[in-house]
Amino acid sequence: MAKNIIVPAVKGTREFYPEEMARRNYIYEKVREASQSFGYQEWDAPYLETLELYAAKSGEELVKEQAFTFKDRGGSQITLRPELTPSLARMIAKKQRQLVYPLRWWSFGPFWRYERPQKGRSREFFQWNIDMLGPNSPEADAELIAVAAKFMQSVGLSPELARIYINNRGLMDSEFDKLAIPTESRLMVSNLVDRRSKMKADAWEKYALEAGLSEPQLDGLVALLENKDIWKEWDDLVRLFTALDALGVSDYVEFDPNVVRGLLYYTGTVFEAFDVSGSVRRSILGGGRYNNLLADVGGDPLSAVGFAMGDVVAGIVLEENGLIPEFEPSPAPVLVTVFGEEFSAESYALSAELRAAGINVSTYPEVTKMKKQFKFANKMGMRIALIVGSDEVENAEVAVKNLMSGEQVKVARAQVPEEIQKMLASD
RNA sequence: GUGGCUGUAGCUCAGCUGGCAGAGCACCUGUCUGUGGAUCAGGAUGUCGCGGGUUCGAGCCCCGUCAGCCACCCCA
Repeated sequence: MAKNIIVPAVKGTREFYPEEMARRNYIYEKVREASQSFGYQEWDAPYLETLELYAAKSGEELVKEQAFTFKDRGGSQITLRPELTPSLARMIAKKQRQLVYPLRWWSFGPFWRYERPQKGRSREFFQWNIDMLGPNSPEADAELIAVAAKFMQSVGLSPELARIYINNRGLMDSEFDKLAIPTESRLMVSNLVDRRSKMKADAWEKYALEAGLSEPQLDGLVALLENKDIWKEWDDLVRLFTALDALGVSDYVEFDPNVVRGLLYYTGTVFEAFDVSGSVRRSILGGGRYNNLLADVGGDPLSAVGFAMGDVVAGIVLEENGLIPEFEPSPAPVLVTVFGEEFSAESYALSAELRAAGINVSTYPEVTKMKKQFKFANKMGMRIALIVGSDEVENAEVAVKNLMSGEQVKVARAQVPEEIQKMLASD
C-alpha cells in the first residue's frame, strides 16, 4: 500500500487525530470551567521567548538540557517556551501598577521540553497554568488547591482515585533547623526526600548517610517524614486546612511531609496531586507558593501562588480510569442522503434548511448506493438519516430514520426541522 | 545523557533448531437493483524499520543505525 516512505513526525510529538483532539478539548473545557468558576481570567504568553528569560530563574537542567533553542535569522537565541512562569512574571512586571489585585489568571497552551519521551512525558505537551498574585495568605493557597480539586471532581476523579498531598516549605525548614541540617545541604535533603518513595528503605538510608547525613539526623528525618500530624504545629497549615474544609474539598487533600517539590522557588505551601492506585507514578499537577519571583525578575515584590497540570499525565489517568467521554465522530448528528443525480438539489436544499434551523447536518457528497451512505452514517455515529427520493418528493415528505432504534417514519417536509429537533432532544 | 525491551498487512500480533510470509480484527464485493449496526460466501493487502555482514539460503544469526516503549535523571 504505502509505496512511498512517510516522513515521520518529530520525536516526542503527538498527532491529534479527531479522537485525540476531542480528548484534548475535553480537558481544555474542564480546565476552563474549573478556572472560571473561581473567577480566573484566561490569558496567554508568546510561544517563542528569548533564552535569556529563563536564565534568570529556571533550573539549570531546564534551560541547558531541556530547552528547544535556535538562532533566528537576526542571530537572537530563541526558545520554544519550556514553562510559563517567567513569561507571567515579565508580563506582570510590565504592567504591575495597572493590574487589579488579587489578580487571578489561567492559561492552557503548548510547551516544549527536549527530553527523552516516556510514559507521561512528551517533548511537546499542553499545560494548564493557574496563578493568584497579590495576596499572601493560606486562604489564597487553599483556593488554588480547591480549583484543582474542583477540576478533579468535574472529570470524575474522586478522592478514592486521586488525592492532593500538601506540605509547607517553611515547616520543613524549621524542622531541618532543629535537626541542624545546614542551609547548603537543604537541596540535597530535598532530593533525598523526593527519592524516598522510589527506593527501598534500607537502600535509601544508606544513600542518605553517604550523602552526608549523620545517624541522628537521619533518624530525625525519618521521624519527621512519618509524622502525619506535625502540620498542627504550623500555623499556616492549620489555617490552610481550615480553609480547605470550608471550601468543601477536605476529602481530596492530605498532609504529607514527603512532598517537597524539586523547584527552588517555592517559599511556603507546596502541593502535588497523584493518582492513588494507577500505573502512572508521576504527579498529575503540582504547585505552591512562590513569593520571591517577581522581585527576582526585576519587578516590585509580589506574592504569588499557583500550579501547573500537564495534559499527558492527566490524559493517561483519565483514560485508565475510564473517564474519557465517549467519542462522537461526527459533530453533525444528521445525515441527508442523496438518492440520485436528479434528487441531489433536494437534498442540499433540505440540508440548508436544517442548518438554518440550527441543526448540524452533513449531506452525502456524491451520488452512490444507499447502503454506502447508511454505512457511513453508522460509522460516523450519526443518529438520524434522511431520505429524499421519488416517493418523498412526490408527496412533499421526507423519510426520517432514527439510526439508534432503526425506526423510519415519513414526515411532511415543512415539519422536518421541528421533528428532528424533537428527536435529538429526546435522548 | 545512562540502561533495558520491541520494530512482520491499515490495527493487534504469531512465525519452531535458518528452508515457499501467516492469523484475528478492520477493509472491499456479493447474499440484499430505496436503508447501517447481525450472519454467511468470496476478495485485495507486505521495502518483515533501514544499512551492511555470515550463509547454498536470513523475518529468524552478527554488527551498525533509526524509531517506539519502559526505567533512571529532571519534571507537568
